[in-house]
Amino acid sequence: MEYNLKKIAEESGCSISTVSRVINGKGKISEATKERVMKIAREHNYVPNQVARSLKNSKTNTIGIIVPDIRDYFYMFIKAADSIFFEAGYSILLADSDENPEKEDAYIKLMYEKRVDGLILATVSDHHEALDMYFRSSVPVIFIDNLPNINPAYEDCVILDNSRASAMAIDAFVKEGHTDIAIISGNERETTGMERIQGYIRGMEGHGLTINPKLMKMGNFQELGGYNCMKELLKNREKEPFTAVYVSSYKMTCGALRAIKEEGLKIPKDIALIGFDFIDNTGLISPTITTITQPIENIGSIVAKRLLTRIKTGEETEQGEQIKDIAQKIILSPEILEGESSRYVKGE
Amino acid sequence: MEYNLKKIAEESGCSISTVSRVINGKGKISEATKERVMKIAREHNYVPNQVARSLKNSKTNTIGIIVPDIRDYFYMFIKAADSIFFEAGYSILLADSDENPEKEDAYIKLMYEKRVDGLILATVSDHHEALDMYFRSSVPVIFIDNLPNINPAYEDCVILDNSRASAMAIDAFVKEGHTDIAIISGNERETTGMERIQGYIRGMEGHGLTINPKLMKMGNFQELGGYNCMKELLKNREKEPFTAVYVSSYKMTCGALRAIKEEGLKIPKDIALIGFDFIDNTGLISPTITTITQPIENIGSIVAKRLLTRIKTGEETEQGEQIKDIAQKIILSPEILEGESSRYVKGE
DNA sequence: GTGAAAGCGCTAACAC
DNA sequence: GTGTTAGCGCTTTCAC
Repeated sequence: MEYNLKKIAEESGCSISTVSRVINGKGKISEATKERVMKIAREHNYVPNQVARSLKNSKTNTIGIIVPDIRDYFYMFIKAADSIFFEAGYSILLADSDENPEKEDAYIKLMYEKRVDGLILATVSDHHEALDMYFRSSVPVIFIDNLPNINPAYEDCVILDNSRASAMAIDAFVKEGHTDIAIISGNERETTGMERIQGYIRGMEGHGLTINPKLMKMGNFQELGGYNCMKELLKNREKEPFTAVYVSSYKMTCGALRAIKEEGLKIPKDIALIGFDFIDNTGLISPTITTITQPIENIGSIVAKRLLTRIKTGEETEQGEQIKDIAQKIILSPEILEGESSRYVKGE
Repeated sequence: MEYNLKKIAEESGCSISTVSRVINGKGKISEATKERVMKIAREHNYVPNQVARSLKNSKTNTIGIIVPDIRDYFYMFIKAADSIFFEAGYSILLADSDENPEKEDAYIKLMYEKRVDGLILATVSDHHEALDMYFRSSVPVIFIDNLPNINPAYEDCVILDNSRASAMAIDAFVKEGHTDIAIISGNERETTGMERIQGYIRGMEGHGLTINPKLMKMGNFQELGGYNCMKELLKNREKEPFTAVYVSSYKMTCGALRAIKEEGLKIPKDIALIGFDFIDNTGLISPTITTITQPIENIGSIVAKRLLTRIKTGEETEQGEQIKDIAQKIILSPEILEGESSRYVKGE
């Protein structure tokens, strides 16, 4: 049914390799045979089989991307990366791990079995044996968002300066006159969570402010976590007063806002807030929300380019023993979009 | 470097086929050899090569998905589909065509070359020769969002009842007392655009309202299109008055809202508005925006299930001559989320 | 229970 | 310029 090189060869009366050369435009072929072959190929709608090519070349021209949740902002990352990869002739095998370490693990294995030429991983896990197969055979892996706890030789990543992100939020609050600043942060097990907490502490200390552990709530980066943490902070507000809260992820920001609204409190009059990755496309949200943002599209294109470089280098060195010298951490600066929500409003 | 069946066979002293059987758990194998083989496989971190399997089996366990823009709401579609496909052992080859017909075309070909087992396509194009290769070899293709102009035998799709969507918007406006209702619609060349216009006309006529062509603006589904159309409507407002506008896509809704805000007009007092797929996760937008929505997560899981069925059927029939009888259009109902933006406010 | 052999569709080294 | 051949890693039929 499907035409292949062999059939074209038979029909055109030349050998398979000649047909292959014509199709790929390689080597010297007489115009006559070239045309004859092309004509037959066209007539029978020949389409090269990349699976066979991949097997032969040990190269699939496919990049694996695994993210915990395609929503929020990762899709912007993927879009930027896709555009680079398309130019370079690569396509994307995408997986949404659903914040589930087991699922993530399964995808890591699956993508290796499918022989992706490289992997981009935003992990939610703290055990990463499955990655060993990549490291062993030097299939490049680049981490985004979270940097897992692995052999530093493989710490190739493009991540945000999370500590700085938090410090920027604290700075903005302090500039307004806030001194009692709460934080709703994510899971400490993930580097994104831990670093954002560290940045908070450092930021507070940098301004000579005392840190009240009761004002530090650990969410799980989910909407509900943000909501619950905010509720708790508000409940204890008499005992542990605060005028401002920094919420360190998008989903948690949504949750926190919901909790505040539910309590009938006004931003920034009753509580000032700085969110994370909270971009308002509509311009309709009032008050405008001050937010830390990561340059996610940049991250997408930087990761994509970096991965392509790694792939090319690997091909050139043939023996990939030198990965150690190649791994590099690329750390990008966050930005802050100042809005009305972080203002300090005096009086009750 | 990489271990394969052959090496395991050599090391274990049995044949390649035996090793294959052990790895796949097929056929009768003595416990002794089974354990011997498994031990060696484990020791050397054997990972089966799916590329080779795919070549042999003519099946990649991969589904192609092409969307014009992963943003907006398609990512929700992908998430829902991914979850179904994962269960079934399929992974997703994702492409963002960037609203670009040429790029879309390239991806359609590429995915065929990579031998995806099925394709989900949200097309922006009006020529679809590239799809012929799928139809010829009966690789199932399911359309979402837009239904292209093709042989009805291949019109397999899961789409929104776009006409009904518009009619629902008109109904909501009329119920409030609006009679001068403008529409900002998308490209007429795409079925989504055309049907939403038809629904508007039908809806207006159904209420005995006269249709003023000057109040019908054609955007291109983009933010800027929505913005420009809204600007134009507002400019001619003296000559062609209207109290309400229905904007028939998410991005155009954003643009229209921006234009209204820029002119310093109030919703719904100066202009009432109904948007499309305009979901406010934050609950912070005021006034709340009335919007038509499509059940995009449903679409994702329905398409995925449907595609898996098509794939299975194709495998069973072996000869795919019966596709005609299989193609089916699944048309889903839109919903309307009523907010404040569509109210009728009397007086100037 | 196990092995030999053919073949999926392609590329590339080597011959002529 | 063109053909022959081996082989990528796997599955599966057919023998024994």
